[in-house]
This record gives sequence, structure tokens and C-alpha cells, in this order.
Amino acid sequence: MARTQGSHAEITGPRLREAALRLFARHGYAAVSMRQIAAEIGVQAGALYLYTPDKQALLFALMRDHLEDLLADWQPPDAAPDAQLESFVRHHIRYHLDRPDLVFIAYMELRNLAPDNFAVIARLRREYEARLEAILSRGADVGVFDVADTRLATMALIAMLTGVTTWYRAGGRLDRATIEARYWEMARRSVAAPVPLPETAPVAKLGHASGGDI
Amino acid sequence: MARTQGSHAEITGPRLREAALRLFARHGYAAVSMRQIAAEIGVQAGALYLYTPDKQALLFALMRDHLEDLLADWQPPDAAPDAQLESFVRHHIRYHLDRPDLVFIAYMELRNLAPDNFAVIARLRREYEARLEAILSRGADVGVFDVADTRLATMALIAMLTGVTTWYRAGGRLDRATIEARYWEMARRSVAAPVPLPETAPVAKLGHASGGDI
DNA sequence: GGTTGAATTGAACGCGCGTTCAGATAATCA
DNA sequence: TGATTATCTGAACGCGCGTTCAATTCAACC
Repeated sequence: MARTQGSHAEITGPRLREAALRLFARHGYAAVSMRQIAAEIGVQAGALYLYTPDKQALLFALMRDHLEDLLADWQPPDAAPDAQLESFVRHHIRYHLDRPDLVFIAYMELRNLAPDNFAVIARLRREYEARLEAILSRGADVGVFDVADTRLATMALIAMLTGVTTWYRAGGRLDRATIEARYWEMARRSVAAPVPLPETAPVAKLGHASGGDI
Repeated sequence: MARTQGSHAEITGPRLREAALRLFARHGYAAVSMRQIAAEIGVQAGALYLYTPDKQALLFALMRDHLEDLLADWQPPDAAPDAQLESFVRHHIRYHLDRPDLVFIAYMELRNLAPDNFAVIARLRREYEARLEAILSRGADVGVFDVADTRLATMALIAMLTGVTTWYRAGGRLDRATIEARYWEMARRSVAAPVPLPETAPVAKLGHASGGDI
């Protein structure tokens, strides 16, 4: 039978993933050796192969689980496009500030994935991007957004939001709620349709909505 | 005397940099060997050391020259902040679309720089960011921009703009002029102060400008 | 045509890599 | 207590790494 007490298996497994995550994020997948990871968790390199078939699988599992988490963690609320966008933006910022290392790896280590693994990760990424694009599309259709090219706007917004991880440090000048609010403000403005003229003159606005299918 | 005809020195040097650039961008600094670079340009690995003291210097030279070029290539025009911002944005997009590999490396390989080299590169990067921040600051002061935090807005804008290199492919759906225009439109809106109400009611606008030093 | 010297080769250095595996260790069960 | 077995060690495998350097090549010059 398996050792259920005193065994280190349930400890070493997670610790392996944590150490790999931290080291990959810090130095890059290619620059980190299995021996370094092993040393970080206090075992010999050979022991790692009880928990991962190889180094590549370690990277792939980190990235896949991260993206699946990201997708599972947020669904577009049943609301107007602008409310959906706010929800998306705020969740994105919050989620990314919580997991800087995972986000960093998922972005930086794409080229170190074996082709099959890359295909899986790329599909998950596109799925996430598609959610934002759908919001922008719908908003453009109903006229609350003014977006010349939804695909470009999607990529521009995601790049802007994800960039928060490059400079944010816990305990820095701005707290998380402020950061979230500032990014939402910039994101909103970058795609919002010009505000309709005050109630006295809502006329000019109508042409917009009629351009879409709805 | 040096061989002036039939000599490969003036050829091998630049070819080394080109090959290193291409391979570093494609596979990452740590994943590329000197032997791979040498094979790419048709010499043995030992010959590379006539042109670079070591592998690290190769990476550093690429990044430093890139950033110095970027800084030398653009100076803020003597104009109003919104015109300066447009100039910055359009130049940034154009420059980055022209040199995707250099941009990619300068962003991705920071962690592979030796500490001394990193300090140099980080200073150059901050210098570039400071130019954008100065534009935003001045625009906020005079009221044409509405930016709650200039540092955050700077980072957000640069991330958004630089992101173009992650999806742009020559010959794709959008031509470069269109891309430039779209990004400028999004950047402009994300920081622009609310448009003053039409000439019939410019009153509400005044409070804004008076908030600054000018 | 012989000399010069920049350009390059090719072998070698020590080292660390990812991975494997026989053997040691120790907690559990019978 | 003795057998079982999950866990881990430690050595080993072949290989490629960054870098060095004596030897070689060969266009240019005298």
C-alpha cells in the first residue's frame, strides 16, 4: 500500500509545480535545469520524474491549467455590452495581478512549447480572446461601442491590460482597486462610442445603431 | 595588410548579428547555441569570437543598439500635446512594425541580461517611457488629456502599442497605415479629455484646464 | 613568387544538461 | 516482526554547451 503518513508524495508534487513556476518565470524555461528545480524543493533530480514525464510536460501543464482556470473563472454576465466589458476588464486585471508568474510564463514561453502542446495552448488563448471580441462586436452592433476593427481592438485591449504585470509590484504606489479602476477607465474610453449629446439633442446618435444587423 | 577583396570580415560581422537576431527572436537567447548561429552563417563556432567577445555581448549589443536607435529616431515635435502624442504613437507603431524581431528580443530577453547590461537597457527603456509620460503630463496640465495617473497611462499605452508585434504579419488583413490609424484612434480616446460640448454650450469645459499649473 | 597576416578551421577543454535506473530507505500492512 | 512498496538517492549515460587556441588557408602586397 501507499504510505499515507510520513510520505512526501502529496507534498513534493505541488512543490515541484510551484518551484518550476517560480524558476521558469524568473529565468525562463530554457535557462532552468531540472537539477535547479530539484534543489529548490530539496530532492535529487531523478525524483522529479515520479511527478512529471519530462521537463516539457511541466511547462505545458502550467500553461494549460492556467488558461483553463482563466476561462473557467469568468463567464460573460448576462448584461449590456458595456457592463460585460467592465466585468471582463476588472476580472482580467484582478486575475492577472493574482498570478503574475503564471501570466508571465503563459505569454513568454509559447515558443518553448512542443508543436502539439503549442496548438492546445494557442486554441485556449484564442478562446479567451474570442470572448472579448464577442463583447466588442455586440457593443458595436448596438452602438454603445465605436470600434473600427474588433479583432485589432481585442488584441490592443488585451495587450494593454496584460501589461499591468510588467510593472505592478505588491505594496507599490497604487493599490489594486485603483489600478483596476484606472485600466477600466482607459479601456472604456478607447472603445466607447461618443457620448450622445445631452437629452436636448439625441438625434445625431441614431444613425449608428442602424449600421449593424440589429 | 588586411584582405580587402575576397575577405569575409565585413560580411561575417553583420551576418552574425542578423543570424543572432533572427534565432534569438525565434527560439530565445537561452535556447540558441553559438554553434547554431555559426551554422546559420556558414562558419565554425570558433570564428564567431572574432566578432563578439561572448554570447552575452551579442544579446546586449542588439538590445542596446535597438533602444538607442529608437531614441534617436524620434524627438517630440514642437507642437501641442495631442499632436505630440499622435506623432509618438504613429512613430512607435511604424518603428515596431519595421523591426519585429528586435522589439521582441528587447522585451523578452531582459532577464537574460547580465546585471550590468540590464541596468543600461533598463535606463534606456525608462528614457523612452519618460518621453511619453512627459507628453501625457503636459497634456493633462493644459487640459487636453484627462489622465488620472500619468505613469500608469504611460505603461498602459506602451503595452497596447507594442502588442501590435504579437499579431501583425506582413501581408495580413490590415495594411500598416490602417493599423497605425486604428491604434492612434484608440490611444487618443483612452487619454483624451471629454470633448467640449458643441459651440452652443462650451461652459462645462473650463474647470478642467484650471486644475493644472498653467 | 615569397611573405605577411587577417580569417577561419577543427579539435579540445571542462562542464552541465535531460533522463534512466538499480539500489537504498522507510512507512505501512499482515 | 517481516514483507511490501511508494519514495527517493546517487551514479551513470551520451550529448551539446561556451569558449580557447594552435594550425591552416589564402588574398594582398612587396
